[in-house]
Amino acid sequence: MTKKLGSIRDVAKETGLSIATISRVMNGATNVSPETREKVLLASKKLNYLPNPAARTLTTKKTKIIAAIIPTIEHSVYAKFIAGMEQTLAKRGYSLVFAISNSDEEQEKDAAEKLLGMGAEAFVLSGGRHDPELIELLTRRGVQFVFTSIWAPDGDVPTIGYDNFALARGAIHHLHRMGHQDIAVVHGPEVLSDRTTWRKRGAKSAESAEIRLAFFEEELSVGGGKLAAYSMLKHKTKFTAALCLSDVMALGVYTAHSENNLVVPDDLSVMGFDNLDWSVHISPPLTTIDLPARKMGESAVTSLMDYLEDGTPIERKFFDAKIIERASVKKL
Amino acid sequence: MTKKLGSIRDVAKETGLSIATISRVMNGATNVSPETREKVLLASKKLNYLPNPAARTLTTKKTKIIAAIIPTIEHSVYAKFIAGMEQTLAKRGYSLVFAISNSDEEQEKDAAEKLLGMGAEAFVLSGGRHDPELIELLTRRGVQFVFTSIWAPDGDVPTIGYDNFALARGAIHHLHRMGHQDIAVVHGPEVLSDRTTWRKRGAKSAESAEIRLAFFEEELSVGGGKLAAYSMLKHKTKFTAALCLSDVMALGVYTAHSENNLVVPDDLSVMGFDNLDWSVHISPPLTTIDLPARKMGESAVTSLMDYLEDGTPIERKFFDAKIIERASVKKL
DNA sequence: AACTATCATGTAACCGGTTACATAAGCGAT
DNA sequence: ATCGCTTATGTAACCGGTTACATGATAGTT
Repeated sequence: MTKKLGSIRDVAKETGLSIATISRVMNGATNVSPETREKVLLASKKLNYLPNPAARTLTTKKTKIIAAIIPTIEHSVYAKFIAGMEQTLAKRGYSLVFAISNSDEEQEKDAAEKLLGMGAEAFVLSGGRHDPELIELLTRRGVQFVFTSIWAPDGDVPTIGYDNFALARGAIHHLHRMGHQDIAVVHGPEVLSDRTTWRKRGAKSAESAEIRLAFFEEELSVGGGKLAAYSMLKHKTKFTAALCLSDVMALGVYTAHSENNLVVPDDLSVMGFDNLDWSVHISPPLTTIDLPARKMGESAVTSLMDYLEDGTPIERKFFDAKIIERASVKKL
Repeated sequence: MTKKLGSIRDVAKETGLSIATISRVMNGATNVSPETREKVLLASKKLNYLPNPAARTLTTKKTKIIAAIIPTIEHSVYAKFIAGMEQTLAKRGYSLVFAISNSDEEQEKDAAEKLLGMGAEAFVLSGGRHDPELIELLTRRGVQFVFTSIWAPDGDVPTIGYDNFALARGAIHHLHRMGHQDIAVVHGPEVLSDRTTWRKRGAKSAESAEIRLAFFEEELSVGGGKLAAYSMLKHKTKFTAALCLSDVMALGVYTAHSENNLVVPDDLSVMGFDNLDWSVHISPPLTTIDLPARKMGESAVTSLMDYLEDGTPIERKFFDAKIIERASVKKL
């Protein structure tokens, strides 16, 4: 089925011009006479000619491919992140290739090798914890990369993200301002992501005589949130609020409560993290933290493209994330 | 920052071998002595050598890149679909590049041109409605492609998907078996996708003296579902069930009802379409249709890889999708 | 009329691999 | 000892572009 495509030399023969001129036309060089341009374009159509990207890359050394490795795509925060990257890249003629690491450093490294072998010119990585071999590989090859979804004021690699520590700390303070003192913190496994680690630490940093926390770890899913809620209900402390470090788990807490005829927020205030699409539509609407995932994606790839084109150094970037107050948190 | 990378000739010089031998080692050819192989591998490490993908592609004419164009990624059905494709491709050393079309034929065509210019060897398209120029472009260049998420028994292009018509028809029949006769069908805009068209037609085909339908079109979102529910409530007919052609809209119907102190399924039975993750966790759990998006993705790219490697012709594939009965539909 | 700047186009080297074909060495069979 | 086969390696052409440099034509300047 694959048909033979015309090459630049075919077009040159057809038009009686040299390949250099054809190349000029295809690249929109200005010093080509209008008639010549016309003739070349016509012949190109006729011969079904499109410049071969591999040949072009071979000399220019530019692939215009940027790679992203993400832990999972089945979480709308990442979906937004990817959408932001893809659309920003597309506007400037770049393409996104990506791979899913399943939060596994080994898989991430393998994926990076494959993407590098495809010609990726720069990488967007998630979080700040990676196989040292991966970092070394990218550094050795001189491939620029950034860490996203996290914020670190220093370190060799630029981070483009939000401050998980401060956000979680802020969330606890928010609950405290609403009158809560015994707060359950529901979260997923730390091994999967250093974002979780930072969020936990941030929450922990807010502990005081007036603010007492207990941590419940379960799988990062609705089911996991449900399990955590059951543990919470059995706990000796009567919690008045739960901070879920992901909306998905908050939904599980809702479910567990409705299964037990308990009412959010009367029996328990619930706060989430992520502001997923549906969080405003469940009942009661979930108080949560809106993460600027799309913007973060846009920003990460814009920095990388600027770097690739002009060598603009990549700056660390910090995005603010706002608490969205809704009905799931009750003022005591 | 980009460092000069070693080329195959550098490695040849370093080892005193010819470039042909280096190439053989890099490609795992068998007829190389173990000592030579060792020496080459060592020198490669030392010189920081990795074969240049563009140069390789230039001669082999294989990029191992498969492209997918999807309407949106911010819908977990597509996220699953993409995840299925990516992971299946990765296992065989292929990569996925993709673009988002926003359900716009123009954008889809532009994206395809870009992806083609990147070296995509085959395409996965969503649905069966596309710019004729796009189809012509792919055909002219001899690039294989498939349509997904739909099912058509004939036509030139293989479809890999499920039968939206039959599924919607089956859903209506299911509701009828549960005793419902006045059914509202809630759906998104048809212009965005021919899946919607097929689903609407399938529902329509089930109409009879005993089964009376009314269609409510709104934006494909939770908010849209809510609006549709409000229209439904104002409608002269008292509907006992709503079939939402997407779970997302079903959630909107739930919200509208709880805002009006109406109870699902007592006041209205609700059925969805897609079986999104959270559909089992909302209350009441949503009866819906489970779409095999991940499998579909796996299957589509497997067919394409087989075609690219052995010329295996691509067969149309049909996936069954099951109704998942949960508490949101009440037997009358 | 001679000189020069400008513009359109051509020439040819080069990018970094793969691979068909050639060659040489080693070994067993006759 | 000779022949033929196998195996490891080398030679060189080729893939399809880009681009520095060369060339020739045209127009403007004095």
